[in-house]
Amino acid sequence: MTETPQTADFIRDIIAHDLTNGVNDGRLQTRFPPEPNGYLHIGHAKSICLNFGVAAENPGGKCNLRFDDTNPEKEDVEYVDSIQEDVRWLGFDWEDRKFYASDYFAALYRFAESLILQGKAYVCDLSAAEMREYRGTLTEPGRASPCRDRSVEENLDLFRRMRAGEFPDGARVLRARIDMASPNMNMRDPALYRIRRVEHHRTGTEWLIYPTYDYAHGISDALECVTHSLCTLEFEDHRPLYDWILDQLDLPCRPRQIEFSRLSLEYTVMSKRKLNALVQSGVVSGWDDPRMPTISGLRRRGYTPESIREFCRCIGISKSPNRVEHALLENCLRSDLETRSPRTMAVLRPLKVVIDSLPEGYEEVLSAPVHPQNEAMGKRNLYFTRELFIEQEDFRESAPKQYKRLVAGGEVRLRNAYVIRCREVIKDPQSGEIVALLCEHDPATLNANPVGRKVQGVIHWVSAPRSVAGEVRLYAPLFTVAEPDALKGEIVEQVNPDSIEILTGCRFEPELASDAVSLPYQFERLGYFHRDRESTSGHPVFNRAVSLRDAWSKIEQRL
RNA sequence: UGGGCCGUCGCCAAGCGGUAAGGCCCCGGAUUUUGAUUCCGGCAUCCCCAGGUUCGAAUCCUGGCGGCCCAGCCA
Repeated sequence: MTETPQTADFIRDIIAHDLTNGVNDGRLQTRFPPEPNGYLHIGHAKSICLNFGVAAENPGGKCNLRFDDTNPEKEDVEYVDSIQEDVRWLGFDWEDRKFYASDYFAALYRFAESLILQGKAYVCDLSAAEMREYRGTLTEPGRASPCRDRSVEENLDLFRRMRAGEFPDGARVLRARIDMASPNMNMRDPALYRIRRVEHHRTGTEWLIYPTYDYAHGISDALECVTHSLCTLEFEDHRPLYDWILDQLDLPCRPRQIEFSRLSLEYTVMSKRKLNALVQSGVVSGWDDPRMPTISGLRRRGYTPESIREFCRCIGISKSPNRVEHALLENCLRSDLETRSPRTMAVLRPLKVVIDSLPEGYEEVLSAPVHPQNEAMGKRNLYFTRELFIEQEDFRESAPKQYKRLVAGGEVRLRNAYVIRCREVIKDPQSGEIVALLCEHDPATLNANPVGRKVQGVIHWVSAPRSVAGEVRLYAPLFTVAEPDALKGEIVEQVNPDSIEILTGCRFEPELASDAVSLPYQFERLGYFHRDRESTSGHPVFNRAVSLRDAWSKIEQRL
């Protein structure tokens, strides 16, 4: 797909302005700073596309990957691995600039001592509950901790002993000494370091104290000489603290934090806490369940990196609250796949058709384009045999005139093959269920229109003996309401029970048994389907990434 | 309620004092061996509301209204 250049947004405007004015010596350095405590989702893709995108658009621009691993309790290498895989898969490259906040633990510690020496930080003995009490409320100022005026010497001694492991977890914290009466809660002497006897996935047991996000983030940015530190709106209130910390310290660079609104998507949730709950409870099969808004879920579903990048381009960057329609995401996938996805035919719910104008064992090899608008993609063979399968919903004994498919006594075109006429409907004498259709074909209609009449319907089909059986998984949104975040109660109990439908006994063209096409196929007239990782050559399994646009369903609803 | 932020078509989103871009959705119509694609055409006299400034305002000012975020030793 040809990628449309990104249009301007307020962040790109600021960056362009800074660049032309020589701010930060005209350098552009961004960073994507995930916490390795979960898998990346489409909201992260927005941030990745922004940070890596803006760096790529400007000569000399660079974007670092930095793991914000300051809270070992929740973090794990499983996540650092998956994050790298996902960023790479999306098409971005951090080259040799992979960093960890934990790379800076020693430096962070020294800066903390520097803050203490300046009288800008103190060790506080208040418990978490007491601290909350002392903090005040939105409308009342907080009160000073009894430890607020400790001497520099005592603070330094205590802080060193915190590091040395002399105090139990949670016994004391290091706090910034700012303003307990600030209307901004973040400025009421925020915690900088806490004691946690937890093994860190990278530093092991070396550290017993860990820096908080507020303390570590700005310094990490400065140490990497980040120029523009882009984050989401909920950090807006933290910016004064971000700036305060940088102002107190002697750092090589001065980054600037700019906030934009996070993505929310209809019919899904984006918080890692909720996604984690879905995974842990088993209502989804894992982080890569095709219903999940995770990068790995979208990938397994059949979304392409190109389509996700295009989606991120379309939604733009702003500060307004938003909830993007699912249709936009689907449109991005469809328009990517429309031009380059190989075509094939698959029958999801087979109905047997016997062409009794043909002799037993008849087989004719027909040729069909892999892509009707792109000859360069080549041809494939179709096997026209006496027994075929068509889609159950493509036949009706009687139907309104708008119905263009096969009806009893009527004609329809088999795609890439002949026009057939249904002569007789065979039913199970017991249940009355239709078991087969007896049809005749018109030999003059291969690559030619019938003479003297118009046949307007075209349906897909597959040879009975020359097709392979397999499974298809159809998906619907994980939640039935557009805004599941507003739902009360356990998120796990709100999941749409019909969000997955497994169809067995589907029939595919023979090549689908086992080939290694990486792009999803278009199952003609049905949608785009991607081979699942559970698929085997004996048992192909396909996920429907997205259906084709369906005008008929709208017409039918109006009837 | 203190502070921060946001409010332009059903959904995103341009616009930065000169008379409402674009995409998605939706609705017509043409082409079509995918009811797909493609192609044409339609879709905000109006920018949360009310005043004001100005020859002229979505853009500036004032006052309202509505929404989101913050009281973790999470990020």
